[in-house]
Amino acid sequence: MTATTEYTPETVTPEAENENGTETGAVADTGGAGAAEAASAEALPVLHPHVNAWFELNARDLPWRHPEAGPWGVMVSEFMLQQTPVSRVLPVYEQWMARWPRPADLAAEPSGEAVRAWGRLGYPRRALRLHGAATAITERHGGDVPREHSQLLALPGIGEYTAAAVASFAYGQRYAVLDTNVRRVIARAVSGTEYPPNATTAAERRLARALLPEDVPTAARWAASSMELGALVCTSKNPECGRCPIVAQCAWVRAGKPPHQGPARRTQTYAGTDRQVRGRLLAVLRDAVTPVPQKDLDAVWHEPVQRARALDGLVADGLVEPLEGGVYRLPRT
DNA sequence: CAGCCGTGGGA
DNA sequence: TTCCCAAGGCT
Repeated sequence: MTATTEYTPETVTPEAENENGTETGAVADTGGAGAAEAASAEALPVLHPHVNAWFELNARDLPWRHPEAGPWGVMVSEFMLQQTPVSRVLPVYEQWMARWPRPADLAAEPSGEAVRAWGRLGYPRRALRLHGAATAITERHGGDVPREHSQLLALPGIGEYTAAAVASFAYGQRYAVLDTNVRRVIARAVSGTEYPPNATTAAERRLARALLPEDVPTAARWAASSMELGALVCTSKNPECGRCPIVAQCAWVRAGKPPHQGPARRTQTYAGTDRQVRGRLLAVLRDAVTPVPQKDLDAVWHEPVQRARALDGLVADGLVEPLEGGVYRLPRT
């Protein structure tokens, strides 16, 4: 099947009481320096026609891009995809949506069930936040994922990126969606560097806004297509520039692909950290049907101080509920 | 704002 | 085997 028709943003109100064409994007203008911004925006390459055309032919057929996924499906996928590869999200997403097809379905269950269903996706606090977001949506938004960027941003687990992504992917609005893929594409194609800065900068936000096509549907398509380009072609390690639709305009290629200079990105150690201990503890609790005795948790890590600290942390985060008598379980709240 | 928060697959 | 990293958010 062609990918073309699969990425049609759901339009809850097709007539769209005019979604306010003046929306500028998720990125707040930091104010000032208007002249400098205008000047820098003039020389920008026009990338979206090429990338959007490439997307028509190369977009992956992902379930959250199907119309039936709806805003809730888009939102669930965005939570799961935070720092997690598509291949690992797919099966969990399918089970999740089958079990909780609407936000209210998830909100009706204890948060611990969300943590359990999250499985081994990692960063289980995301499951807690998704449950919290579903609860807020049920209580404050009548059970429908809000379409306003500001209202999305107010939900737990939704930051600048996810708010823009849901607004754009689910509702077809015009927002700069600045994830790690898009940041890399912009860094190379426009800035001529191999990698973007470690932390998102005001300059990047400015660039992303300037690259956003005026036409709303085209802008929504660009948000998805530029992200897909970064995920499939303009990858971090071995970019396939021979397949890139904008190789002719790429500043980094033009400069001879200079290697990244400057401080290396922080390598996150894992072995021996609290995170690893937390992961082991939670794995035991996820797989348990009944409350788990302390001794079963003690078995996962040799060092008692770190073990206790990790468990305390899980309790503090609301991922684990301590009961009387030194037994633990996933939260029932 | 730098550090923390999981996991498993590929190079 | 070791290293890198994959659609961030929160404090």
